[in-house]
Amino acid sequence: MKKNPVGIKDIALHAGVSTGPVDKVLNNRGGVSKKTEERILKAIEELGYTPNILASRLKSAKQYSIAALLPEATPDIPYWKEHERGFADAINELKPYGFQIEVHRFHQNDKQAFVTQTASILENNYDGVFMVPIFAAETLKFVQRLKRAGTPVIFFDTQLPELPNIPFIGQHSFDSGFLAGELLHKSVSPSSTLLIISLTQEQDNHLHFTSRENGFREFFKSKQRSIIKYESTLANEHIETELSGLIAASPFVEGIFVTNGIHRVARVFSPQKKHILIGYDLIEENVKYLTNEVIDFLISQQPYTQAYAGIHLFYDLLILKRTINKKTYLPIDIVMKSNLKYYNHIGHGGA
Amino acid sequence: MKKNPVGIKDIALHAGVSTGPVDKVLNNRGGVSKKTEERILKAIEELGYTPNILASRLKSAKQYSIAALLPEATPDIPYWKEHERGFADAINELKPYGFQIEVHRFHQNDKQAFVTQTASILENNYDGVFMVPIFAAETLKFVQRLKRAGTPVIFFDTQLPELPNIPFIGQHSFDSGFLAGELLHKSVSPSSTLLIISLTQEQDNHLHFTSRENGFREFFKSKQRSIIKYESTLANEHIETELSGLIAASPFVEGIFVTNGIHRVARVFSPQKKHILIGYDLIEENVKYLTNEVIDFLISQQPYTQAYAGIHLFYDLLILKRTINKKTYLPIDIVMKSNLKYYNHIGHGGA
DNA sequence: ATGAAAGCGCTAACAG
DNA sequence: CTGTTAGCGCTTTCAT
Repeated sequence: MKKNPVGIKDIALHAGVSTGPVDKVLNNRGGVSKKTEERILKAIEELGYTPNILASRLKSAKQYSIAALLPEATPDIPYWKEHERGFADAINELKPYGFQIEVHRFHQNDKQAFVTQTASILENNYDGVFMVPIFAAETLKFVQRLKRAGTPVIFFDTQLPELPNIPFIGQHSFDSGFLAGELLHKSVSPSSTLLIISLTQEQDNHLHFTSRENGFREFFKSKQRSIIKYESTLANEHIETELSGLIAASPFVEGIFVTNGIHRVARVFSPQKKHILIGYDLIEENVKYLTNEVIDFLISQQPYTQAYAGIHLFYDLLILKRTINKKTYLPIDIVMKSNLKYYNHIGHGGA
Repeated sequence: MKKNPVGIKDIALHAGVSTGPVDKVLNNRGGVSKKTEERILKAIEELGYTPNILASRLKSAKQYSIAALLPEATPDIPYWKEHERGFADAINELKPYGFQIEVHRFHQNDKQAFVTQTASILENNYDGVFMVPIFAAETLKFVQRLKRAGTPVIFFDTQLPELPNIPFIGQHSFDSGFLAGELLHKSVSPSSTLLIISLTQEQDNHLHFTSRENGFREFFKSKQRSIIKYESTLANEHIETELSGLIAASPFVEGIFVTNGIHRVARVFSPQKKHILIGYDLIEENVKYLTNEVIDFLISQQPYTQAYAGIHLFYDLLILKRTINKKTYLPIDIVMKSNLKYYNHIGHGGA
């Protein structure tokens, strides 16, 4: 009682050839005449062959090395630290299949560093590239070269409108903003005012924040609400003063949606909390304010899961030879003080 | 460049024996003299052997069959349908490792059927049992017999206080109630009253519901709130009348926490919605009311993930020979109309 | 372009 | 009780 009754030998027999050419056909290695290739293909079809990946890997012991390209984690942006654990866990889980990952980092503001890293990746001929497409033009060029080399690419965290057909894994920003809208709507009194705050820094990913805000506004399209928007690229002291003034002048504001950098907002509101605050990401400082009850809700972009699931996508692609779905949107989880422990520093799902 | 440099042959060589006894020692098959066993163990230690599960499976092609024991899905309790997909997906993903699952169902109220199923499972000598321990005494007996037979058991969905050492996968009921408390607290005005509703049926799992309620109440321990509790085991017409009366008499109630069967409550409130409703499970009827905006929040017990992660636990246990963690509590996700699509009929996490 | 054959690391049957 | 050995299904080298 064999597990997989029809093997490479069976189809070789059926096609009247030996296993050599069959393997070549199965793996597109070339060097097989048209005629025999056809016969082999037909035999595969007729006998319903499914490869045994165990045997395949046992013999070949090939290592799949994939390159990850993402921003450096800085004190400002510790968010990018979280992916590392997702990579490690996935690699470890897939250990028998010989995955390796090499992480290439660049400073989020440093276009040149990004280019340097892409060049280095190109040189090393990886089996796959898993990247955050921060710089549009440079990414375009990079992806083009990778395509020529036949190297598959998956984007994560951030999408690139210019390249809509590259598979993506991450959060649906618009939907997350819409959800924040619903949540805030339910948390404040009906006639109160809402405040949107966007504190962006130099090279921040504006597409994300804009989508979030658009989603948020979309939710209120059919509702009665006053909405104030405050945005700034300035340093903390300025913001503190301005925000304090704004709040003093806006007594009806009950809820605040922060599309980015909520810890800087929380700092201002920390002394006396009177508003419902919702923002993004389970970075340490945010978590502190969530625990303090200064922040009420956090939406996680699930960096761990992005990384973990990304590697699994490469498994699907490279080992199982599946074509992968274009877009993988992770669930938009609402994290509060009470369920924080289930999300913080923990991979998602039990698997 | 071999993947795993030290193999069974190396340690055989090192121990001055052949691979036969080594294999026996590695798999506790017995029939090895104390002396050689020691030498082998020492060699394993010294060389740092890690087994190659690919080669192992390639040769043995052993099928692992695990029995699932859970209630029947009925029109009343469609919840139990969801697990099936989780089983299927996990089995499929683990295909190379030869997992099979046989699902045994019993009616939630039918203790005799439960016993019959346990007997049938005992006869068939499965490699593992994945069960919902609904009937305490009968489960106790069953688990005892399984232990004698050396068959590992994992509980899911429901824990059994009498058997605290059996691994468990599911939701932390108390915490979920606590979370519901925080959510409701944030959604209603400070001085409003809260209503807890518990509509239990004959053989429902009261432990669950009690824990949820306890968690909910715990949240309000240090808060100022009036709380009303309504419970009933009666049929719908009675409930409708009683609830309507109760609500009419309680104008300060703004939030309602339903520990079980929220669709029956939603039905009553459907004509005119004035309260914030929070309850459990993404079953079809609940989802309908969530979409309608009659229900505001649903907490999912993640039946899909329970099943999926459960099978993976057996993989850890049987294939990787890991000892598994005692308790696996799934994240407590808050589902609203806006993020429903990320949870409904979809497994959790991207993996 | 094709066939034959030697293993990958482990299991299990069998001989000693 | 221990050693030998024939494969599991596939990849890959080497002749042909």
